[in-house]
Amino acid sequence: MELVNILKALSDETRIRILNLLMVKELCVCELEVLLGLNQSNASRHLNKLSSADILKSYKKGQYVYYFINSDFIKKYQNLYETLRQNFNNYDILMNDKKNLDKYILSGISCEDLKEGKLKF
Amino acid sequence: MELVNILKALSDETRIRILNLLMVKELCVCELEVLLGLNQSNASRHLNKLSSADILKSYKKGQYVYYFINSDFIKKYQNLYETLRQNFNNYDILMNDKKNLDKYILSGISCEDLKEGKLKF
DNA sequence: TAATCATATAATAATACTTTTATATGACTT
DNA sequence: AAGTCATATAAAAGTATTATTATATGATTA
Repeated sequence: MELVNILKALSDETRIRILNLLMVKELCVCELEVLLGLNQSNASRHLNKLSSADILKSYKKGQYVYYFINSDFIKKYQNLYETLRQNFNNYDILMNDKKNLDKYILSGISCEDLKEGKLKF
Repeated sequence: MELVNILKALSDETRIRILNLLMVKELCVCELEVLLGLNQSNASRHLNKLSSADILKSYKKGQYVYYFINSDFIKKYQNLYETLRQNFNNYDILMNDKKNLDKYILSGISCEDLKEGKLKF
């Protein structure tokens, strides 16, 4: 049942945190690593799980891989998507992740700088 | 994260099938066993999982335990609940389960009769 | 009271999922 | 071309989930 696959893919705090950030803006793996404090392998694996459920898509830009929310998913599961988005506001950790993302965006620094710890959270 | 617990509880086809039927009407364990073709232990375990996530509640009536959807859950996760309910219409297996439930309700037979196979699906 | 029935749960086995560490790949930099 | 970097994936270990079988409990019935 497709619905069950989607619910399964969403049933993990790390993946919810990823989705929460991607609702703001597409991000590459290494940005998510730093913003969420994940190691490289885990970040990649969780992104793969979300992609396998067709919740995310990705494209390559040089050596970076950018992940973003699949617009077909948003269309097909519009209500679920909006429901989740609203519910996300109830969790401090998600709000805080978003604050950090905003900080990163406003700083104007690059992905490489971020990785070198030029911004602290 | 409470949301993750709820999504986890919902990430299983059997539990979705249970929820689908309970959206129509409260049912006891043995009714669910027959209607969904579950063995006793599994039925009980899945119901326990949904109850632990506060999605279901139950009460005892004689030797039967009736499960029903927790109205607090419906209130708190109104959008999610409605979203799921709508989505359930997309799955033949869920529609079929409902048809069988209707047949059982209309037959007017009892829970005991059901278990003795007086209705076939 | 003994037997039966509905349900829950313990114990085990079987699967599935997650994390970690190490390695591979392909792109960019020098 | 050699080195470095971002990402993916393989392998192993750890953890969680599910199914199965057997047993326990508490209620009903004979």
